[in-house]
Parts: sequence; C-alpha cells; structure tokens
Amino acid sequence: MDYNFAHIEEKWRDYWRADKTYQVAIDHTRPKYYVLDMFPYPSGAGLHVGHPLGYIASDIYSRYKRLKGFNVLHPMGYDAYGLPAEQYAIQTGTHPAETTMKNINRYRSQLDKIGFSFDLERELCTCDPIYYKWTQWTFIQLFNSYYCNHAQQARPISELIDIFAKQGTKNLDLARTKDLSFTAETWNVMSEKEQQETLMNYRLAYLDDAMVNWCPELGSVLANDEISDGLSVRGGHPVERKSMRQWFLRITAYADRLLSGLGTIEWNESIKDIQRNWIGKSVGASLFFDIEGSDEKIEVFTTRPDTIFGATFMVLAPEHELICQITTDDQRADVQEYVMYTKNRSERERMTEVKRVSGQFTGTYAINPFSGKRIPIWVADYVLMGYGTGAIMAVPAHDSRDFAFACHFNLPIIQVVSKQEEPITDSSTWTESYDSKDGIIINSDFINGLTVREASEKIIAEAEKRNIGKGKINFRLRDAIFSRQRYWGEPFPIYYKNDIPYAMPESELPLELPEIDAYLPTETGEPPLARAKNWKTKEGYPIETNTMPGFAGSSAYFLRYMDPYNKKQFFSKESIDYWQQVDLYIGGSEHATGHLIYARFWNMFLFDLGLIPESEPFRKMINQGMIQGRSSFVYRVNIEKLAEYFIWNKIKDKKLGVEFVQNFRDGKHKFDFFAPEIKLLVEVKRAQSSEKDVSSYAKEKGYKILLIPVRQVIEKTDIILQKIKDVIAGKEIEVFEDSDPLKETGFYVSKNYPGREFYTDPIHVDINLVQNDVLDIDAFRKWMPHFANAVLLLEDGKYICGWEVEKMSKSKFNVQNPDDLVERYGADTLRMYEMFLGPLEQSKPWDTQGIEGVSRFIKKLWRLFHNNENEFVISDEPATEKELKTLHKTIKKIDDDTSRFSFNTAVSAFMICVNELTDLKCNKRAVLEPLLILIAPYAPFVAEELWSQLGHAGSITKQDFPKLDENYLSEKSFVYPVSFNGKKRFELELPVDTKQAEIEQIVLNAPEAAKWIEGKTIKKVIIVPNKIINIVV
RNA sequence: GCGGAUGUGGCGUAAUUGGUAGCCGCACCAGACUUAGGAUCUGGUGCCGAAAGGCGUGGGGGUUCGAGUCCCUUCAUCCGCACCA
Repeated sequence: MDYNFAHIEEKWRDYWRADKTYQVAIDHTRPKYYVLDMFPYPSGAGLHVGHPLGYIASDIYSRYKRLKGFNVLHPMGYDAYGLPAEQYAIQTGTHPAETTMKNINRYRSQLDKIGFSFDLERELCTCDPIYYKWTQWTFIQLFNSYYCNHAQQARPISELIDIFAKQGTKNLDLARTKDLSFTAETWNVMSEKEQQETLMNYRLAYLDDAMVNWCPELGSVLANDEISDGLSVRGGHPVERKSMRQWFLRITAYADRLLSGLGTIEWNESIKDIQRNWIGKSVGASLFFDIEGSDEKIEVFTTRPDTIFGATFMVLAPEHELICQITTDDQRADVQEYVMYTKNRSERERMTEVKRVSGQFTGTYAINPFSGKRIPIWVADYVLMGYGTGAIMAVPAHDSRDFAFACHFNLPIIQVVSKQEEPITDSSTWTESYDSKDGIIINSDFINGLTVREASEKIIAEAEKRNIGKGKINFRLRDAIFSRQRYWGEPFPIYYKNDIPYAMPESELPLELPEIDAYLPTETGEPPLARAKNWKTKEGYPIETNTMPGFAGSSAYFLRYMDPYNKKQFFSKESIDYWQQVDLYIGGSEHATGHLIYARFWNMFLFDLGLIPESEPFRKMINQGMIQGRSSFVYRVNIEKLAEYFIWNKIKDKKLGVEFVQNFRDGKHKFDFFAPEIKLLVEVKRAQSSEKDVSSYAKEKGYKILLIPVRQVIEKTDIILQKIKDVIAGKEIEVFEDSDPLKETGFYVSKNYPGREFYTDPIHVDINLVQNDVLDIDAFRKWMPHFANAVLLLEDGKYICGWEVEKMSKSKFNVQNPDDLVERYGADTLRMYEMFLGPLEQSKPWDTQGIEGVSRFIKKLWRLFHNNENEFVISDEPATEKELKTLHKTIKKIDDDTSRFSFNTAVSAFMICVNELTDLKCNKRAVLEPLLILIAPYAPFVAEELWSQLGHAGSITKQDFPKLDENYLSEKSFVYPVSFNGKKRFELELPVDTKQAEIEQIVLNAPEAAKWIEGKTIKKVIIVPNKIINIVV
C-alpha cells in the first residue's frame, strides 16, 4: 500500500503550471461556460476550511463542464481593498499594499495546494491600477449619466443638458434627488455653478448632504451593513448620525429593474426574497392633507388609501421640516423637548425600544381631505423620516402601530374595514387592530361596500381628480453612499474647479492612489488622501479626497476576467460577445444585500451603455452553506479520576471472576484498584514521574502491577481488559510504559485555556449538549461514547469558559486550516471530504472525524490499480457484464449528480462503485479508465497520476466524459417487495416482463403469503410493474 | 412582528414523478492479522423484543391500496429584515 499523495500532488501541480493546462482562450468551435467564484478578501488569517467549500464545488463543476465539451472560463482574483489592511497600516505604519500582497501570496499558495483549475493568467486584483482604472472609468460614466424613468434607461448627461436648454424640465420623468421644476429660459440664464448643481440632482453618481453613520473612532462613514446594534461591526466602536457631503450612486433609479430582473435569473428563492425585501416595493398613494390655519400641506404616503375614512390623527417624524411651523405656542416647549429627546436617543436605543410608545401633540389639526374631519397632528419617532414622506395618516383600527399609539394617548379608533361574515364590533373595545386586507369597506361614504382593493383604486382615482393626491410606488431601497474617508480604496477621478466637481478626462486614468505619510484622517478631520502631497490635477485643481467603498471593485470584476490585460478598453467587444455573462456564480448568501445588489445595478448600467449584452450579471447562482466552527464550551475534567471510574466500571461490568478493591492504600502508596487474590495492582497514571517509585514498591511487596497511561484508558480499553484477563489467567506481564503520555490524551487539548493544571484537561464539548450553561451529562455520554459508562467529574459542574458555535474566525480560536488537512490527507481527500459533508447549500458544522472514510476510499481506489507490493497491475482483458454494469451505473449517477450540484451523493456513488469493483477484484482497463475520467473533477491529482500510469500522455482533464450505455443497466428480473396493507412482508424475484395477472397468481400462491392471507379476504391487489406489490386484506 | 429555510439512527447524511425508510461514511460492537501500531481485512449495527413480531422520518390530524415525500395544524431551530405606513 503506497499511495503517496504528497509526491503525486506536487508532481501534478508542477505539471499543470508548466503545461498551462487550465489556460482558456476564445474558441468559437466550442460552447462557452463561465464559472465564477466570489473572489476572496485576503485577510491576514489565511484561508479556512469554509472558504474552499464553494471553490471546490465550482472547480468540480468547471472540470465536469470541460469533460462535457465546454470551453470553460474559470478565473480567480482578489478583492484587495478593505478595512483590515488599513487598520493594520494605522497601527503599524505598514503600507496596506504590502500587507495585502503578502496575504494574497499566502492565499494563492493555499489555493494552489487544493488543485483548482483556475486560469492563473487571468488573475486580477482590485487594488492594481490596471484593474481599478476601469472601476474609475465606470464611475465617470455614472457621473456622466442620468436616468430616464420613461425609457427605463441610463442616458448621457450631455443629452440632458440639451433637453434643459430646449424645454427645461417640462414633460420629463427623471430619477432625481429633489423635485425641481424650471423652464428652458431659467436654465439658460443659470451660471455654470447653478447649472452644475442642478445636474447633480440627476447624475447617477452624485454628491449630496446626507445623514451618515459616522464612526469617530474609525474616522469613517460606515454602510448600514457595517453596523450592528449601533456599533461598528469592525472593532465595535460607537456610531453616530452626522450630516456630511457624500458621493452617492443612484441605485434607486434601478429599483424596479432590480426587482423584475429577479424573475429572469436562476437564483435561490431565499436570496431573491432577501433582495425583494431589501428593495421593498410598496404600491399605494400619496395624499395631501390641509393644515388648519396654514397654507402648507402635509404629504403622506400610504399603502392603504382605502382606510382614509378611518384616519383619526396624523403623525410626523421628529425630523419633519413642518414641525416647527405648525406647532402651537402652548405646545412648543413640549414638542421641542420631545424632538430633542428623540435626537439624543441613539440608533441602538431606538431599535431596542421598539415597543415603547412615545409622542407629542403639536396642538395643530389637519383636515381629512375625504371626510373633512379635523384630526390632530402628532410627532412621534415611530414614523421615520427616511421612508415615504416622513409623515403618515394614522388609521388605528387597521394598523397595529397606530393602534398602540391611539390606545396609549387615548385617540379615537374608527373601524372602516369589516371582515366578511363577521358582525361589526365596537372598535373602542378592540384589543388589537385588524390589519388584514381581506374585508369590506364600511363607515366610508362613497366607498362603502367595496373590497379593499376596489376602494383603494377608487380613492386614488378620486384624489387624482380632485388634485389632492395620486397613486405612488415607494421603495425601501436607498441610494448607495459611495464615499469612504479612508486611504485604502480607489481614488475618485474627480477634481474641483471653483468648488464644482468635474470628472477627470478618461485619458488620465488610472488615477493612482498617492503615497501618504500616515493612514489617518488629518487633524482637521479631512480624509487621509488630504495628506497626499500635490493631490491636484495638472492644472492645479484639487482632487477629491474620499475613496470608493469596498463594493466598487467587486461590482464588475467578472467582466474584466474576460479580457484582463486590455489597456484600451474595460474588455474587448470580441471577448464580451463570446463570454456574455457569468453562467454559474458560487458564493455565500451573506452578500445578498451588498455585493449582489450592487453588481446587478452596476451591470444594468453597463448594459444601458450598450457595453454588455445581458442586463443580469449572474445567470445562475448557488450559495454554499456556512461551515460553522464546532467545539464550543470547554469543560475541565479531572481526567485521571475519569479514567479510574471508567476502568472500574468496566471491571465491574465484565465480571472478571476476581474481586477488585477500589482505592487500595498501603503505607504511603495508593493504588486505584487492587485484586488481592492474584496480587494485581492497577494504577492509572497521567505522567511517568512516580512510576518507578510505584513499580519498585510493588516489586518489593511481590505485587504484579499494571500501569495504565491515561490516554490508553479511553482508546485501548479492550486491550487493557485483555491484559487484566491475562494476569488473571496467570500470564506474566511487564510494566507497561508509554513513551509520552502527555502528548496525546485522546481529548482535544485546548491551548487557549490559560490556567491548565496538571490534573485536568479541558475537553471541548459540543454546544448542543449545554443548556443554561450546564452540561447535559447524559447527552454528553451519547455524544462521546467512550464515556458511556464513566462517571464524569466536572469542576463545580459548571463550564469554565466557552463560546458559541458561529462562523469560523480567528478570534474564536476554532479556525481550521485547510493546509494542515492537505498535508495530512492530501488535497484530493480534502476536496472529496468537503463535498461529502452534506448538500452544498446547507450550513454544517465542521468536523474532521469523517475525513478518514474518504481517505480510505482514495487508498482503495489506488489499490484497484496496484497490488500489495504497489506494483501497477492493470489487465487489458475485456470487462465482464457485472463490471460494466457497475461502471455504467456510476457514469449515469455521477453525470446526474454533478449536473445538479449534488456532490455529496456523487462522492457516495464513487465509494459504492469502488467497493463493488474491489469485491469483483476488477483491474480491467476498460472499466478503470472511464472511472478515472469520472473522478477527475473530484480528485484531479490521483486521477492524473493513475491516468499517466495507464500509459497516457497529457492531462486527463482534456478527455471526454464517458458515454453511458443504458444496455448494461437493464435488469432481467426485479425483486418485488410484497406488502400487505402497505407493510412489507417479504420479497419475490420475478422476471421484469412478467404480466400483471401472472404476478398476482404467483404472489397469492407464494408460500410466504399464506400466513398473511389466512383467514382473511383479499380486497384488492395492487401491482405496479417493477416497483411494488401491495395486497389489501 | 414579517419573510425564508430546516427538522430522518449515537453523528454527517441518502431516498429525482407518492411505491422496499436509513444508501455512503463516521462512531461503536465482535472477530482476523498484529508489537497493546494513528495500518489493513471480515462480519454486525434504527429502537423495543429471546423470538414471533411490534414501533419508527419533530408532535397531532387528514388524503391514499400505499406518505419522509401531498394537504391542514402545531412545536422547535437557523437565516434575513425589522416601527417601511
């Protein structure tokens, strides 16, 4: 047995590199297929076992597609801009590029070990100027574009300038920041500055003042997904709201297309749902309410215009601009106090105190435009300024939040929707609102008797007629803040002339990231780039000092892989025409509301420019599950005591015929067990320190002694018991010495537990076994069967320290490094094991215990080709029917499973196949050659090696997928399960072409059947040919 | 609260249209070989039962000759969003 994976894998890694086996080029004779992984951010911790899961899957699929005759583009690169490198730079002064390159090199070598079939020539890196030139270029295109809602398309801003000059804003429907309305005359007399400011209202990349999440500690603005519970995800620093001038991308212009596009792509429904939710389209109406004693109107957005007659008050968000104006003098102090209170309430408090009702009456009334009733205007922070208009009409009868508010402040509740078939109840006695849209309108004048839907339509039509409102669609999606006050990101190709931002000429790209002396904001709070010397254009104009966020570089990288060295274009027309779009994208679902939305948006924009043929970037996507860390809570167990009890219970259990005394004391010595009849001392020892002492004492007394190193207790119980039996049987034994009892104890020894004492060992325990911080002993024994009969001694019965199962991370000390596994088992084993773990899309805890099975499987495969002396033994004799049946069954199964990404069952099929061939002692070339091709995508190294041993030159990856011959699969007979009343009772083998009537005859007369039929009448016999026989009695 | 997903042996899992529940692997048990090897091989292994047999896919109910699979209901866990009007 000599499967030397280390040697084999090194050999083929070198071969692939030298041969450029995986290099691809445009080839019009073959269909293309583009398989993409989400490229990694190369963190300092290196790759962990969760990373390769998706990469292995995509690699198997790529290799599979190649065998199937496709020209496969399968590239890899690095998402190199990111906060960790910058943080490290701030702390140590190391240039982020240096840290990043170091990490990339580490990642590359780690990936290389696993045997991925990436076209390494196409590797890209987002922080490389030849790459980010095109990130900047795309930004300029966004800056120079506006969005026409009418055409549902991005258009050049130059076109808009012409339109403004001719007709102003008349008849235009544009994506915009604010509603502006001006004539051509007004436009034409505007100054350059005014015109530019106006254009800013329409650009797809624009500047605006915005409340942002400012983190003083990091000196940076953070995206919503970079914040959790009011603290920054990185570092956990407090985050506050602050108004700043920021770059935005007008992603909201694409809200509808981002939503409808989901219908055209093969993505996991749950990801689509997350995106739908994130975009948050609501159809409703915008209605205007008159304010008593004011010329102003309050605009509200509602999805339930049908309930307008039930609106008994209005609520404004505390930031609403009209509050100051409309508050009456006697309420002013209270309202101001309330507004201040909500302002100081942190984001976090607001989130955690959702249930708490608070608000303040302004003293003013509005007029319900339909009922004409006076309704009070309140201020409350359950209304958010960021959604809709920051004002609502409150319908307490049919909205739970309004209901809670009305109850708290004792405001009237009017029912206007009645569930059909239910009597109308007194709404003042309600304990909850009726929010359902299922019902008939009541108490509502001209819409009475209509359904909710009909009433909504009628109200909207009426409002439009009376010019007091209109139908409106609202989105939850916000424009993306695109500025970061950081160093380590793409600089904006923007300069300021008279404070007006202009795009730099494309010919000056890339605008390279300048060197600076420190990676911190300046004293005055300017971003780090403000430290750069001469950060100005040739003409001397200052350049933007913000940099782009992480998602900038990752939003279109998949296009650049198509033509990574093109200096003149983002990508050539030829390459985009050939590669089109990503056919299969594999990555984590955690990017659902970040990267995956931005990439779609970015792609749609490039589509609008006519640069790419598909408006969706990723045709099909698969999200691999998270691999979670295991071992969570750490218990300290007195391992010697544990071993003693364990052995003691075994001895009692086995009834050895000899009485043992527990804890035998003799003078200064204490032994764990003593059998007086045969003078046997048994001592469980952790270390060797006292062994000599003990054994000399035993010798002196004429006792036999069995010293058991602790680790052996658990692992070698049977052997130990055998030893004891031997002694009882009168055989002589020697003192058993273990060379290094401390080295491995059979438990996981935690290096991270600081106060480890001599007698104790921490044991990692599965978190599921811990409830309310206390270990479930019974469950623990089941989990670790070694302890089934042992008494567990936990210190205080409490956990000592622990952490929860969660994503793998370095900080949790449970990172599993794939390198170690490759070193120990080989890359082929790692690859197959990660696939064998379970369905690709499922989250699963990482557990290396099962890897042995896969390792054995590969050795078994090797042994089909080699004898015990490791000589290559392959026969050219024709294969038998049975062997061919096994082969073709496997071809079919692997083809099916691989094509539907069921890699775990494919691995299982390989195991079955190799088991069967081993049983058949098959070493026929005719069977093993096709099998090797089948397995090559899964275990490429060993496949290549055996392929070359079979005498082939060149790589196995260039072969064709074996052809299935169904003839070998056909069976002559079928073993019918025979059931009575649906319960299987016996089996019956019959030729496959047996007629139904004949089957019935045979079954009913079968001797096994008599027992079940006896004394009963047969009601029915169901026969499904070659499936099942069921007899109803 | 809303949306989505998942519940099958001691464990990871399998069962493509409703048709033999538990494939494959781990762990375990028994044995062979062995030096008491982190190697290999053979057999066993859902639960209860000596057996016959019974019970079994989170719980309850239903449809069906037949349900892990379909329907209703309920519980638990995980993920996403979360005062979105």
